Amino acid sequence: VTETRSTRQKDAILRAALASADHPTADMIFDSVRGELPKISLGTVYRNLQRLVAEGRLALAPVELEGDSRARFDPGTHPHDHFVCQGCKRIHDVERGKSGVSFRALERAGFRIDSHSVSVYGLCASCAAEER
Amino acid sequence: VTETRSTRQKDAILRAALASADHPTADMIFDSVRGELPKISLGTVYRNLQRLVAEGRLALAPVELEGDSRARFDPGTHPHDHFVCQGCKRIHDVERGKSGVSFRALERAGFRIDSHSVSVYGLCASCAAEER
DNA sequence: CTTCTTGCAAATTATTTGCATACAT
DNA sequence: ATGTATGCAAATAATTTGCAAGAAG
Repeated sequence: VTETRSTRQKDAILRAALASADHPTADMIFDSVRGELPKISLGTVYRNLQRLVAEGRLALAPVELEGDSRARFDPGTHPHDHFVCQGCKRIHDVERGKSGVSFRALERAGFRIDSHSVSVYGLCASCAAEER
Repeated sequence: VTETRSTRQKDAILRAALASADHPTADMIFDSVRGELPKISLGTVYRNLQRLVAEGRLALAPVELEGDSRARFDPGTHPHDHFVCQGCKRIHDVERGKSGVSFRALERAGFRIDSHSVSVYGLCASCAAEER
């Protein structure tokens, strides 16, 4: 995790990502940073977002809004889950208890759950066997 | 769910998707169908995959392989989850029991679990309230 | 000073679309 | 016959990259 250099652009991008209530896309961050740095380019935003993710300061939100394939950046880097509202298209963070996500708690909070999906990451049996 | 017309191309695409052990991308399906229909175009593959998903004959797998943002198509249209192997990059289907995914069962089967994420879809409290 | 980063523009990648022709019903 | 689907090529969208000039350590 070798840190990259700190620049005005990189700092502003991280601040914008942390400040956004939502889970912004690269171009949303581009727009919100242009006020402060009018000459910043979209390429710089993409490069710094990549670096910030590599450095563990931001995460990529593993969600896909239907018909919108842009990457979403997430200020929360601890393990947590997501609720995607199909009405307002907002992505809400969902904290995890000892026994995982509480669907009951979501419903009690007024969220209407239509479906969910779980993605598990790791090594399958044959790849785990090869790992010495 | 209004059915679209059946064509040689559409049928071959569905057959290829159902036959693939994996969760193929559009261009993988394109390649596997070219043997049978050498003149088929990639546009036709994309159009038919869209139709097949709309008709409920295929699903979009809600997974993202790091550094590969291509859409993955899934022959299984019932609710199920996914295991993404970070070694061989294969996506395995994970069936769901009464109480959700069994992480224990995965581990017993030799899968090494590094992380997981849950995405919940529905309406948030304020959107649910608006729904009359 | 030296190396990393920026801005700009051009390049890539994944996917979509317009249009004339071919095929399914 | 009629309307929808196809193949082809060009268009779009999201993201990446090469390079000369500028800023960071």
